[in-house]
Amino acid sequence: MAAEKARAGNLMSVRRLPAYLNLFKQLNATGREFVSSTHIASELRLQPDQIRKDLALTGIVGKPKSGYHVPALIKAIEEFLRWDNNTDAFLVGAGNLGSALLGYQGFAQHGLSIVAAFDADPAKVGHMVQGYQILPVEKLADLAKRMHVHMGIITVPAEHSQAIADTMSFSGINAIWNFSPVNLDVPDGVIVENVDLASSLAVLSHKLVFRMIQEHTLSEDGELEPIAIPEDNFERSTGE
Amino acid sequence: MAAEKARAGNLMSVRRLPAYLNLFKQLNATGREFVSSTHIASELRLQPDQIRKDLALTGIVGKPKSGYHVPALIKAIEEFLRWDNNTDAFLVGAGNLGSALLGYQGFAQHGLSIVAAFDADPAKVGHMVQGYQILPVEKLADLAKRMHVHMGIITVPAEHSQAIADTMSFSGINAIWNFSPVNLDVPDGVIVENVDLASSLAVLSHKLVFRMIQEHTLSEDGELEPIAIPEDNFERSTGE
DNA sequence: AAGATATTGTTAATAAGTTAACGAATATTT
DNA sequence: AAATATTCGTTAACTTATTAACAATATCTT
Repeated sequence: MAAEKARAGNLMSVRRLPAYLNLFKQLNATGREFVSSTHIASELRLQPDQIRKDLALTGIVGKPKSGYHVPALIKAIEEFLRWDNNTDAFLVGAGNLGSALLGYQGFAQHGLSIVAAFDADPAKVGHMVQGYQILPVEKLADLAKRMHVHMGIITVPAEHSQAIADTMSFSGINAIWNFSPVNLDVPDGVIVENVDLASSLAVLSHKLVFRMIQEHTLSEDGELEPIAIPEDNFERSTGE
Repeated sequence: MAAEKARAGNLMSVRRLPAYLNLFKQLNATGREFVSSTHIASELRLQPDQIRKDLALTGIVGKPKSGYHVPALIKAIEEFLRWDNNTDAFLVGAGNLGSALLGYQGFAQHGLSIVAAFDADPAKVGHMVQGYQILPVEKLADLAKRMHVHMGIITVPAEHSQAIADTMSFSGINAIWNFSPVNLDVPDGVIVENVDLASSLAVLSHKLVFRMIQEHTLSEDGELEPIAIPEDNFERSTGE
């Protein structure tokens, strides 16, 4: 069984699995039955070695000369991530981002289905958003227990996210997908995964600044000149 | 100057800077002038050592016994990330997620301002979304060059994102914030930062599965029992 | 049927990131 | 004014992740 191999400490590999799954589904759709690590590597611009190591933890084995059996890979990854049977989730915070997530159709194929949406703002309660009727957050605890929901999605403003996390933890929710820029304080046993846009933007900003420093010298007062991209420099970073 | 310290290879530190900045702004609002690494550590649940190392790359120095000067920290981080002067950006893909980003007010304080929004779908072009009039994607190249916009945000479905990235690269945009689950192929010199929700969800799913395996034994057929959270186990993972 | 070849799976080496440790410096206190 | 305690900044150990190398194996070809 694949589950036994599920050790802590290969989170980076786990993080790459969805990309593999994506590719494999595309390949499967075109009828391709076997795929080699070298082919995956060239497609996703990674090292073949890394791919073999990543795929190893799903438990499936490849055949020399042919590669890996694509349908088996798909099945194994989906099982490994439990994306084969649906997990019910509550979403709290029916603002712009919450609404976007509620409307996103792709979660179904990742084993996630949002079954109810909540908001603390009385003005929003009762209204329909993306087909969901917004419920008052006071009802969350009771509903979570009755419906046995174990996953929560937080898309509220920063100042309210800790309170929501408390409510969720108290209601039997033990996995929180947190879209607010706050380091949540949760009881032992509750898992938090953060999606931090500011963090991501910081990396982009920094890379951009770093590249500017690399390619242009600073003028005396420390200001940077805008970069003009030479038109003839339009080449792909990788061949193929 | 802080810029000289901008080396590649401390991306993890860069990733943590926004969280520091956030905290420092809160402290500044309450009138606090100095903060020690130990205090930051207890607040953000990190190691003091790591914080000193992270802050070191902004170039500011702290005073023993007092700590770091909060306004100086804020200024240094904002300069380091160029979040002090605004960067103009184009957004392509006025769907749910794109609309959420267009409506997000918080980007201004991260030095980002979305100046125009595009879509390939003629049905969406011309309509107003979050105060932006949606422009046809054909106009992107010309506008980007004329307005000297260097940053692009991609929130289109996976199948169209590569084409948008191509258009952007060709139009002088050299930093792409990519919200589609695709490994973009871009020319040398163009920077891509990905926000991959599937990846994040995979980690959450896996952590959840892993915890279930840890705390419960598998039943014979490999099915997992749902976890009942003991009510008396409601304790914070860290004190204070 | 036997050799050649492509590809896996594992083990070793390198690099990166995190955690720990410790000397130096500065307020505060007696 | 001297001693003490707190905090910085740097160096070093450790852990984790990535990259590379290599032996084993199955398929294809002649």
